[in-house]
Formats: sequence, C-alpha cells, structure tokens
Amino acid sequence: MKITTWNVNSINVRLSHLAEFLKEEVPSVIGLQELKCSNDKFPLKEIEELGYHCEINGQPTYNGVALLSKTEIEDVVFDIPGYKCEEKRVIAGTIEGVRVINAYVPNGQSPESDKYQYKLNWLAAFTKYIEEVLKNYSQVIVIGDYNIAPTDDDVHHPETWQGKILCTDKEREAFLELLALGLLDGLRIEAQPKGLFTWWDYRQGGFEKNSGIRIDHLLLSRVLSRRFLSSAVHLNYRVMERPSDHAPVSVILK
DNA sequence: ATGGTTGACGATCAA
Repeated sequence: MKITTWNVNSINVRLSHLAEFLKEEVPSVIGLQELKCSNDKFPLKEIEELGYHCEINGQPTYNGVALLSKTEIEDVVFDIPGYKCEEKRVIAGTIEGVRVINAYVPNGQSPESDKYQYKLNWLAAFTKYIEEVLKNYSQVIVIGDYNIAPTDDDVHHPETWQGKILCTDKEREAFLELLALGLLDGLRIEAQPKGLFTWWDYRQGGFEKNSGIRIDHLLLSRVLSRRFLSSAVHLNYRVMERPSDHAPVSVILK
C-alpha cells in the first residue's frame, strides 16, 4: 500500500503532473493540498477516469485539500471537528482500514505576524483532534504540508533559516507534541542521506542548488509503522516544466 | 541588492 502527500499549488495547473504521477506511481491513497479552487472547479471527472475515488474540501483562491484513493473512502470528516476555522485545510477518511488525515497547516508568514499565533493555535487544535483520532483508530497516518521543518537537518542552510518562519522553536515544539501522541516521522524511520527535502523556493534557482527544506510529512501510528517498508521523495516531479514548488512524498506499507 | 517566482474570480495577497 503506497500513501502519498503532495502540495500541488493549484490542482488545475498541475493536473497533467498529477495524472502522470497516478499512472506511473499508482498510489493507493494520495492527499493533495493547496487545490486553490472551489469544489465545483475541481477536475473530478478527469481524476475519476484515472481510476480514483475523490473526496474534496475545496475553497476558492486559497487552501483546499483532497483525498484520492484507488478503493472506497469511508467515514469522511471535513475540517477539525469543533474548531471554528473558515479555511479548508483538513480532510480525513478511512481506506482499507487505515485512517488517513490529510492537512494543510497554516504557513504563519513570519514570527512577527498575527498569522504566526494563528498557526500555533491551529496546531494546538489539530493536535487535540489527532489525539482523539488515535483513541478511535489503531492504523493512523497523518499526512500533509505541515509548514514546519522539524530539525536543522531538514534545512539546507540552517544558519539562514535560524528563527525564521517554518523553523522557529515554537513550531518545532508543536511538531514534537504531535509525535509525542505516538506518531513516527515516516521519512525518518530509516536513515537517510543528508539534504532530503520536499520544498524548494521557485526563486533563485532553489531546486537546482538543492536549497530546500523538509516540510511535507507522513506521520504513522505505532501500529501502522509495523507495516512500514520504505519511503521516497519523488524529485522528478519537481524537475518538470511548470512544477509545484513541493515534490510528492510517499511511504510504502506491507 | 529588502530583490527573486508562482498562482488566483488578481488590480494585490499569499506562499
């Protein structure tokens, strides 16, 4: 079973890349973030024709998430239950007995911005939600764009990023609190070479210099992690013409 | 050098 997360930065601009990914990699499940479109503008027919069920939580212009699956998606839940938030950032469903939560965590803009505190509050509510999910399901995976580089090993130039958004102590503490619920960082289950990133700035030739950071994650419950086989960052989808600024990231399970 | 690139019901905002 292959599970993938991908911030596509506009589903309609990236549809041809997604179609190629689905045909080439054939993930069992893929969580998409930053659809940047309302539900009625989501290319549902095109994706269904590729053999995928779709559950969509769209929003015009900003945010928007979706779950795509080869098999039926059951017990779909939108957003963070009980948390007042107009933005469409979360969608969850059960596929082949695995509870998949797909999230697009707020960016936060800068530590001085009001959006920074909003991000920290959002993460606190999200962590409470995941704590509840873990009480009800044993096979759980929490995937998405976390907008947090967990450690300096996840940053190409730690000294440049020191104290900057995506790398502040409070964001990293919030990430550790999620892990403390009993989740394992899917790309850190096995040792990896240095310089393993998932996002590169469009500006200044960021990808060509591998001037990236690792902010897209797949977190596995302990029970699910017993099925872990391997993980991968699909760098070839960041090289294509007009790519997303994020690469797809996958874990493969037994 | 306070730049630079991309996307959206754009005339700026968010990333």
